[in-house]
Amino acid sequence: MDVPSHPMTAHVDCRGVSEILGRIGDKWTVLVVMSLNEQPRRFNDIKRRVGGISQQMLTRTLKMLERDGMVARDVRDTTPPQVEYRLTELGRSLADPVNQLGAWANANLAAINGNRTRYDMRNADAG
Amino acid sequence: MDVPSHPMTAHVDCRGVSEILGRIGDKWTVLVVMSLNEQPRRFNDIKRRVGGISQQMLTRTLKMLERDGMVARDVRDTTPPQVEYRLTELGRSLADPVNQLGAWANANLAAINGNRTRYDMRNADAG
DNA sequence: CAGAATCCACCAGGATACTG
DNA sequence: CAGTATCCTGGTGGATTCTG
Repeated sequence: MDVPSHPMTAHVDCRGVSEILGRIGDKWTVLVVMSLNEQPRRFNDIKRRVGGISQQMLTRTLKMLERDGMVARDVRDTTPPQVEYRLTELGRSLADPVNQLGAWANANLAAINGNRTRYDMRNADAG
Repeated sequence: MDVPSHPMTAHVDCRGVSEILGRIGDKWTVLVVMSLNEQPRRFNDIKRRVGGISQQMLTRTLKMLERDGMVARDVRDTTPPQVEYRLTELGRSLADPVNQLGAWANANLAAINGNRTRYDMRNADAG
């Protein structure tokens, strides 16, 4: 069971964090998960909710989530076809730590942005 | 300060998660933070602890963290120079949600990998 | 509606060489 | 030791076209 060459394998939870960020740390995955966490949705419904995502990326993201067993795909064979996506138990369980991160973000993003601005102002003229 | 064009701005914590993943969701940031969460460390000490990171990326990562106010840089002007990095209060506070994510990862990565394998096997021949 | 396929741009990130 | 500067590649992700 070799994790290809991920760093800090000595520290177990470090590897875990690194692994999981490699999976959900992309631009859209958590947004899709969070939209599905509210309720099952169909393709274009998700696309509308997660504004700005291309159809290509939504397809890819859903496929990866399905592959990981985070999302289930229910097809109703009508015309036009209706495909509904829903979180599995695994997918729902991810929402908890993600929301923790969201809470931290909302509590600290303003401070971080302030830090950035000050840092940039200091290094603008002073170098 | 305009957040360039991040999706789902209507849902506050969604934007927060997206924002924060844009900052810490890269390949090295959390690993550096976690290594500094144990104790303050110097440049090459971090580099050794976070195996596999290039010196270039460590430089960048530390600079971004310093810019965000997550890491403080203490320079002792000796020869050779000694530079120690430590987490700020903000940086330490990030460790909590990150560890939550790590716990989730360690609890579920095996299942996810299993799901992947099964998914790939199903779609290998069956298409 | 729910995708598949293709093309393309950008940039994260690695490698290397150089510096004070 | 603690960086900086430069070059380069692979992959992420956007846009567009086509299909059942």
